[in-house]
Amino acid sequence: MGKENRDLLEGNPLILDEREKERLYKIGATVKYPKGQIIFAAGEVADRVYLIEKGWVRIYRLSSDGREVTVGSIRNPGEMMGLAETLHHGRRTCFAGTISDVTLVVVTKKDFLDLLTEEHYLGLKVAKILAARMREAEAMVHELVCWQVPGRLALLLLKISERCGIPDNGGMKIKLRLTHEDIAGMIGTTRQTVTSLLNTFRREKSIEFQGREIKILDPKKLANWVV
Amino acid sequence: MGKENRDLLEGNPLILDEREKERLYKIGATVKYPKGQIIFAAGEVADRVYLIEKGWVRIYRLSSDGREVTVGSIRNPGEMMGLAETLHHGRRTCFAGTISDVTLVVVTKKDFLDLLTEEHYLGLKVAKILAARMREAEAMVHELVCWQVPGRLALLLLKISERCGIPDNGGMKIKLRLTHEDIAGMIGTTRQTVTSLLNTFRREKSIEFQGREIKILDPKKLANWVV
DNA sequence: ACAACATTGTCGGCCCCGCGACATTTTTTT
DNA sequence: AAAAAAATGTCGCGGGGCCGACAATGTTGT
Repeated sequence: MGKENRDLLEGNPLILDEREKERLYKIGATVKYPKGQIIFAAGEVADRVYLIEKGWVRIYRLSSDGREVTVGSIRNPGEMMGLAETLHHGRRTCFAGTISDVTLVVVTKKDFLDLLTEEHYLGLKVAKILAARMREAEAMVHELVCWQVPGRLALLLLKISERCGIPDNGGMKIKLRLTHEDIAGMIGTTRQTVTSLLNTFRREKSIEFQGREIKILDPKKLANWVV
Repeated sequence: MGKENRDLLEGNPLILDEREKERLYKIGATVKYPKGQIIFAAGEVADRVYLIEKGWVRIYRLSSDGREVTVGSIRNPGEMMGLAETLHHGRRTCFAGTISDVTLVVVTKKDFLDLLTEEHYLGLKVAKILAARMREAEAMVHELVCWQVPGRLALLLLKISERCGIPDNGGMKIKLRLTHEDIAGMIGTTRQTVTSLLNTFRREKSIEFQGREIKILDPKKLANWVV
């Protein structure tokens, strides 16, 4: 919690501050999506960017055999999305889908570029956001190449709980109701393997299930899997 | 060749144009590195950015067991490097090493940020560069997750030849003298597997060895491995 | 409340590919 | 030119985890 606040106050580059959000509110439109909805799809023209006000969004691609592969991380409230493709070429290469009810501020490409031109420091901010995500993506590549499935799963749980877990007596609860299939798509494995590994983690009491939510009980024990 | 020129002329977002380079020449220092040198290392303070004038640079991380994992792609002449970490936090998370003799323009962080403030449109350019690389990194994640080793290797060869191959009667020649170990680190596999697969590709005549350089003879046949 | 569907749990076979081992060839060093 | 080091070629073993199958449980729609 301490950490969360620090990040927010000291300019976590992934999250916009109030002043920055203010600018987007003014030129954007607020839209709500229910859980399980697609916000944009691969192939569409990338003519708008989004600020997530509430809820979580998953960025994924479709593989040739129809699996959904989460290539970016999950995007949290306060983060922007659709940046890279809107700045770059014309079309989306990935999908964005809601994994909870979501409230978004939608800004058209034109308005957004105008804003960048006008408010110079925002251009740098956007560059910083993308820079931070670059590192994340590179770290992801590194993990996929170097680690086995158990390590990747353990790390995913740790990362998610750090990002959007909430303290809950003696543990961090992950309120996202991800299916095992979702998780498999994030770490490059199969649903069955996720099921079985989660149960292994549960048996050694590093995590606990509460309904479909996962609670991290013992981050250190979990981190031992990350070899 | 046609494509290369198009990209250069029509603003390939990865490569700076002459005007942009001009600005960097003015405020930077030109430095030469021989092949096999480390330009920066993980842990160092990220207080400068680089423009590659000549030669190729590999961006990689070290895994816990000492393997070098190429997480970014290989950086070509005309591209910048060291951007993400310099913009973001203080320290490098990866290494940059030359894979040929290289000439660089080195610009300090301060001078670079000043330039961004001064020349507004460059901020957007940097954002676009990072945006393009984001997509590349995401594509990489997608490939690692979805494809088998043969597909990843075939795709790597195709991508490299597109980027820095030169036509050579009836094929594209890749002038980078990469070892099989280097290649293994780029696609997340082992040296032995690379050796054996390259020979498979050679036997089916989709590639050919010339010394340690590889020539792509039949891109289509190669692309068949990408399932 | 019941059906229809989605998600989770579990097992076994199988195969890709990581890994060690070693020979051979190429490159670098002195 | 000889010696040392690096890179390549090849083989076989073994295991991690993919895949199909099916049962059990949970969730959604009407």
